[in-house]
Amino acid sequence: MAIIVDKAQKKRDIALACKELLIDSSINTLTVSQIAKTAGIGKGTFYEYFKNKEELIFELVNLLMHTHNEKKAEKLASVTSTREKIKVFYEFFYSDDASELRTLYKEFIAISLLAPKDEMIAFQTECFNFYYRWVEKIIDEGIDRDEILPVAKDLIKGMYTMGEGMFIASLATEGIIDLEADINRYVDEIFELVEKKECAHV
Amino acid sequence: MAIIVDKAQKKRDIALACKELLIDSSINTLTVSQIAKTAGIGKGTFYEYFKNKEELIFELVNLLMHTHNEKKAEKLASVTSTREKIKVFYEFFYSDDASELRTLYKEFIAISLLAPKDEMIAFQTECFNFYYRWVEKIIDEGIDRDEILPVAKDLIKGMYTMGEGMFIASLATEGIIDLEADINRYVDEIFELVEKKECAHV
DNA sequence: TTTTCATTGACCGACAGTCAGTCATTTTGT
DNA sequence: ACAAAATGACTGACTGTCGGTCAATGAAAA
Repeated sequence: MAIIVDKAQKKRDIALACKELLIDSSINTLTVSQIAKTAGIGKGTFYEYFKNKEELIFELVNLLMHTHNEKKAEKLASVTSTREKIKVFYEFFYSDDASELRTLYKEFIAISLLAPKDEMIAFQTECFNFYYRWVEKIIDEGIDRDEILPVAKDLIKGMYTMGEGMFIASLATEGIIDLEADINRYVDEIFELVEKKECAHV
Repeated sequence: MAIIVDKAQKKRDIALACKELLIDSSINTLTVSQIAKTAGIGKGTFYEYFKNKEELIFELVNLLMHTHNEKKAEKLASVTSTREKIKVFYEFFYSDDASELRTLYKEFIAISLLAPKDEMIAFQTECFNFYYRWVEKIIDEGIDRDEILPVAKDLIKGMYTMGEGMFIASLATEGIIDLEADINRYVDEIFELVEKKECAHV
């Protein structure tokens, strides 16, 4: 027959080859020719593997997120209190480890808002559910261990989305200077309220 | 001499003339020719008033937000409890009244993330601070009136950004079906924790 | 007072430049 | 010999610019 390439693998390779380029400059200032050249392929070839530029971000975020999740799971296992676990969870938004993924994720969100494609919405939904369930599990375990009050369950969705909201705000405004501090202050305050302890209220 | 037009006013007029068009289709699917035709001006004229398409969204969001804020202030005055005031505050994210502004605001966020311009960041920062202080004032008054616990102050930033986060999540994922319900559940739960009352904890 | 005309800002669309995406052709490995 | 894979020239569409036109105005001339 002829050459058979592993399409999925090559797609990953192309995406990875462009990683630095995509991190360094915004997708809408890059041209497909530039991208193809960086990946060492012809422009036409690029279109054999990707529908458009945007799909490249999609692929890369997808790829890096898997690695990120593995690291997160490890780190999460090394921490015991529910409060600390939740904090580890939010590290994505400020840790140096995740800065590359974060940069790309930002672009991905913007693209998803501007030109929502079914695949992207599906992926974002998958991520949302995945992380949401993760937080839910952490909270449930905290409740089971009598560490925190059951009411914490109703706060999960709000707490979870707070992270994304603060992240966006820190990018699009100058209202959030120290994301890490702001997130942690919030988490600490919430846990002061939901952790079981002698009643300190009036 | 010659005709002197009120540049700022004409800019507003052009923006307003394109309102429906911009609400109906995403900015990146529209062409400047289309926009100019809709506003009843030549393409060249468009560029006399706007640097590019994106600035049109900026102008329109700016415009509609002022109206929105006035309505919000009115509505806020008609409500007494701190909890209700905060809820009114979040209505922007789901009320029918604000749906047009919301649609444009979404585009505006996406543009801000994708190609941040100083003016846009400045505007977003202004908005952030304006609304943040508003919420802060509501909370402070609640504390002064002994309605809620002082710890609520440390929750403000997180609470505030939660709104934006949940809004984005509702747009980019299918994880948030009923934004109104989810926001209100969160607010209710937070207020159960911070409102002064007989201690219900263990 | 009326007419003429120079000046200027507003307006415009043709045009140049750029780029996304296509496709006919060539290359490659079996 | 063959078919998948790779390619870059090409095309159509779009953005932003620029040179030119037009209409309003006031001042000078009649």
